[in-house]
Amino acid sequence: MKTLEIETSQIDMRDEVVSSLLKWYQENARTLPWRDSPSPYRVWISEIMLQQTTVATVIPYFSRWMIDFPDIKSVAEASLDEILKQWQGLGYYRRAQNIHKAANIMVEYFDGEVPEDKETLKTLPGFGPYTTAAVLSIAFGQREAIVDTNVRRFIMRLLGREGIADSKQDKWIREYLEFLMPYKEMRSFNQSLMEIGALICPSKTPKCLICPVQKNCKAFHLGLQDVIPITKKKKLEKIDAGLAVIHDKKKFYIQKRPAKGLWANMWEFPGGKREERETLEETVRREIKEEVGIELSHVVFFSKIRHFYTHFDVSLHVFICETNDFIEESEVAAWVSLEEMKKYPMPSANGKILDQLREHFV
DNA sequence: AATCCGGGGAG
DNA sequence: CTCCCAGGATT
Repeated sequence: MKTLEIETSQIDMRDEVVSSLLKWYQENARTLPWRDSPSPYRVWISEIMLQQTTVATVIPYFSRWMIDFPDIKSVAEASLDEILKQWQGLGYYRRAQNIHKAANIMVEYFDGEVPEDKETLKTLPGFGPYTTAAVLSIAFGQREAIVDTNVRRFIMRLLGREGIADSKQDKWIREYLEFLMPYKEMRSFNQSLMEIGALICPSKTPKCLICPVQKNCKAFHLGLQDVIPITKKKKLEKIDAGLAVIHDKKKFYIQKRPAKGLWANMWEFPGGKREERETLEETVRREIKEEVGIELSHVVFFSKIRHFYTHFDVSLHVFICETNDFIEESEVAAWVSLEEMKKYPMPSANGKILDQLREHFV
């Protein structure tokens, strides 16, 4: 795994990012039940409930829980059946059992309070790296880095780090957060990271245009916000491809594939697979130069199309392009209208593009 | 390092 | 339908 290198420019932007996040959070934080009087107990329960569970799902469970179990002592005194009944429908029921165990430990050894010491806290059932740091920072204001799925994705995009968003990334992310974190307002700062991940920088369709740290976001500047991070779950290999719809007024350039191999003798728009550290526009310009031998004068993003094959999950990033160079027609190269294109056999992913082009070029 | 553990909601 | 979500424990 790549190691983190703090560049000088990042030191300059640190204070700017931190203050932007805090200001944005102050103005945009959702009012959530656990943010009212955030006692260590309430923060703890909310963090456990929110593991792999959406905010909307948790809200009614949290409210009910706090009515029936207003403090740690009441949790410890309840039976496991009562605890599990409260948890019914939330899933991951080991979480409820861990709360029950931890509450009993807190009552027996810590005067019925949530321990404020990191080394102690992380030994309790259900307190992993994330939850431990979340409780210490949000409930006690300690300077502890939290890395959840929101923070992971947000930081990967902020620094333009490509890769799969899994826990293998956490080492360098924590290292970066150690650098980034302020020494004041840790309660708000850590929550701002998660909040911006949830509201502005979600996995799909990030709202870069209204993002408070847009000017400091490397992914945005490289146009890679839809590429970072790669998701893991699928066994399918994920491929990002840049594809050029080169047109001269209403004629479009397509080319024929070789007689052997994948999609033999089929026609398609030129383009290819994005290489590491390459923006999609760079992919298109490179591929067109390699395949067609010309330079593009205009390259404008048009649409993204996802297509599944047996072993690949391909995201086709389509660019509308123009060129001042001459492209000669041949047996394997043609300039055709959208209507004429119906006669050319094309892979099905290209068919989706045709539908969009027919809408665009009325 | 992989796998298991739930369920609801969005697209 | 698939993907995603304030992860942790176990193997």
